[in-house]
Amino acid sequence: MKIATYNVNGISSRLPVLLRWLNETQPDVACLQELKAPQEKFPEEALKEIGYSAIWHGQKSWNGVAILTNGEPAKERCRVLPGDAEDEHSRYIEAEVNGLIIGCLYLPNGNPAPGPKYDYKLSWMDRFNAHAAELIKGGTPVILTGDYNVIPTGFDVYKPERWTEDALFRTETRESYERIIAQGWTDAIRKLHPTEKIYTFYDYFRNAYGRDAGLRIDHFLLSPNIVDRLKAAKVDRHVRGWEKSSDHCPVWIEID
DNA sequence: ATGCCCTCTTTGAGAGGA
Repeated sequence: MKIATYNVNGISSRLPVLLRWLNETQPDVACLQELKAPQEKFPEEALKEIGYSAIWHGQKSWNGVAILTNGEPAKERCRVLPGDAEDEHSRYIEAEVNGLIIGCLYLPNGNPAPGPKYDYKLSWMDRFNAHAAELIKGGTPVILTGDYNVIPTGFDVYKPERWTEDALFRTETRESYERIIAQGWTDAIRKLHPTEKIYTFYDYFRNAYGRDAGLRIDHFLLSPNIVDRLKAAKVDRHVRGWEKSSDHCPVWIEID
């Protein structure tokens, strides 16, 4: 089973690229982030025409997440991250697919840091940590994937010294991410490619893609009981070079 | 240090992204 994640940066503007990528790579499941569209503007029919069902949680202007499946719709478990009834951002949707729990997340950016946006990021991460711990306890195999907006190590960014004060790379951000990992989660890309330079995001500025000046911020975390089934983990880097591309690359894994 | 580019929106210039 092939499971992908793709921060589309606006599903309306991205629809041609999204359809081309789905047709060419045929993931069984695709988790999308940054729909930037209200619930009723989601292109359900266009996706259905190429064989994909969807569950999604839209929001006007910002955020928005979806889980696409090739065939039957995913069985939704929740569409908000538990832990804060006041939080209105559409940043998390979770479903059961083929006996797996799949969580699709768009973790807050958090810049500028420090400040209220950074505080929101850290509190969101605390809630995410708590939810991840519950999922591991539940015993069902889990995949948590999406745009984490976290650069895990200096090896995951083209020039780490430029990013030390950025919300994606600050010490507190990395420490919070490390606390999730310490629960027993496995970073699928690094498990299979421990020493390879791999990026999933390239800024639109300064020809970042052409210079390979990227960040690795889109991740797959696997619960302990599914790690042995991991067969492949890759970035569709070339998609970033397409006309009208998102600033993120699709990333995918293959599970037995 | 800042803008760069791209997306969204009360279609303007501003906010947000990372």
